[in-house]
Amino acid sequence: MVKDNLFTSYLKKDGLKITNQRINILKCIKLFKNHFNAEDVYEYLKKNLKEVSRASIYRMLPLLKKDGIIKEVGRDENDKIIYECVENVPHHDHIVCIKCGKIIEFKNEKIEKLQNDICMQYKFKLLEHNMELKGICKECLKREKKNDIN
Amino acid sequence: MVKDNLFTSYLKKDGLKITNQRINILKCIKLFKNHFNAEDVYEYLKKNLKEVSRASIYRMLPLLKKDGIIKEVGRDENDKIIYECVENVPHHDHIVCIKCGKIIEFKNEKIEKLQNDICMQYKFKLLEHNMELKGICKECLKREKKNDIN
DNA sequence: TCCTTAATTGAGAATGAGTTTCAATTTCAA
DNA sequence: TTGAAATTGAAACTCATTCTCAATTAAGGA
Ligand SMILES: [Mn+2]
Ligand SMILES: [Mn+2]
Ligand SMILES: [Zn+2]
Ligand SMILES: [Zn+2]
Repeated sequence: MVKDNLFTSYLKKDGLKITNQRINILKCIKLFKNHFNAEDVYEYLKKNLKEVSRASIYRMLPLLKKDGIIKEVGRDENDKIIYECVENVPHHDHIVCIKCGKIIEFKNEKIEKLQNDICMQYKFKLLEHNMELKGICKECLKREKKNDIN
Repeated sequence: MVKDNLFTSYLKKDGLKITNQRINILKCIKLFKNHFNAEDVYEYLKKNLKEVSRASIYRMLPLLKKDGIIKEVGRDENDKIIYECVENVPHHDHIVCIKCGKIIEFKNEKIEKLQNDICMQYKFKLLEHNMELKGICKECLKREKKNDIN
């Protein structure tokens, strides 16, 4: 029923059946430039493409993660899992504001190099890493100062 | 009712009242050498000290985190928040083997310095960080090679 | 194209970690 | 000792995620 296209290769690779739901979820995720959660996918599909059940979305996201198409970034303030599409996106790490949830992306080659060096010392084969710097962003610091005029 | 002791300073620092429940939770956490979750605290207290309600434990852990006595390490397989006591424990990061689960602790001052530099650039107030290097440990690599004699 | 079958879907129920409520209890400063 | 204010705990609640299962659908072979 569904024609082969750019997206089906991910599904076939895992021996998954090509369904409209899965294609729509894949399309949706590729459109997100920023971080997203399961509900974001649900809302986007509801508004813009055919509706897909939450169950199918929650089933699909771990599969996409296993295939390296998306990556778990952390949790938002409502404890929802935050994902990001990492296909064709260069690796980067995150600075996260604990006040407003804002995420700054950065990459530092020196740190990446040091990480490799450390693992070499332990004869450890480094496959991936997560680095999250948590604190308070510029804007929230400014707001805090204003409110501190008690 | 409760005599001042080693533990009360944490509570007083935050203007919290010194209750037996809080003292018991503090005592318990200091006994854990490894990672723990809220349920571990509940079970330990139930068996070894006076029982404390889950509500009080769930209320206490974020306070202890805010005071830098414990640290959120991640989530376990049941999605429970994993903590570790970081008082009198020098900061370190983790190398985690995805095969056997082994954890190597390390600290690299150069990386710590670079992390600070990066946050300064963004005028971001760095409060804490998590860095986890994931891959395969020396021993597991050795075992894999042996088994690869197919 | 038509069948067969196993995978997939989705509505709704269930799960479970963590939070909140509120009456009873406790702390602690005065 | 007293009393205002904080704390406690049982139970209800929240809500992200998972599960159930009957109905639907993909896909390969006839
Ligand atoms: Mn990112
Ligand atoms: Mn550690
Ligand atoms: Zn912020
Ligand atoms: Zn290992």
